[in-house]
Amino acid sequence: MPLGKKFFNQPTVELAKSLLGKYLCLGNLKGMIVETEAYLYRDDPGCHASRGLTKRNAPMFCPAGRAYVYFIYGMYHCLNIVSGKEGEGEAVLIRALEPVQGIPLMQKRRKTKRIENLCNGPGKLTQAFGITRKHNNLCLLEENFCIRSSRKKPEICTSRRIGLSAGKELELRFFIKGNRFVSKSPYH
DNA sequence: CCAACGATGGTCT
DNA sequence: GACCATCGTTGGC
Repeated sequence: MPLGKKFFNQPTVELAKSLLGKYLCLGNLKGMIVETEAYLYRDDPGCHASRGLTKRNAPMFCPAGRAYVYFIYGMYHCLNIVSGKEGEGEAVLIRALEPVQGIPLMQKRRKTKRIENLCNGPGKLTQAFGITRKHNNLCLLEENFCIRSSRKKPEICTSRRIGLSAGKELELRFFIKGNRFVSKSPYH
């Protein structure tokens, strides 16, 4: 069973932590979420919604549980899960997954056999899963595109977020301690 | 190992 | 015209 509305309606930072250890499922592909970042509507200049509604960030202002997919650096996509109250503009960036199911397809798309290099970054996991603009604004409550629960209770580490110029001092990145599929970074 | 850099195009001012 | 929630390659040690 996909996780439902109640799960996504947690406050954004709690949701970002709760997502760790859960599964992202798209068609036959499955990965365990091992790294996330929270983007908040108050006092967070790093958040795409911080300067108000635009064409790009419109999905962020929708009810929690949607996908917000944006195109970055001319070649990559990033997957977020919209969170917070409708109209606020908060989201959780999915930064890394541990591949679980559908690994051959991920290897083909990523052009590498190395499991650790399939989903250990926001641009890599969207490539491995074939996530593009087409998935923008889709609800994550469907059988073929959803979050599924697990029994895991991971130990969570916190750090600054990666790759920002504004809001870089905020400690809003969360990852599973010691997991080898977390993206490479100076804080790992 | 690692730091530096270029690719590449959509979005916003 | 500047910026960008990235990544793979290159060339140093």
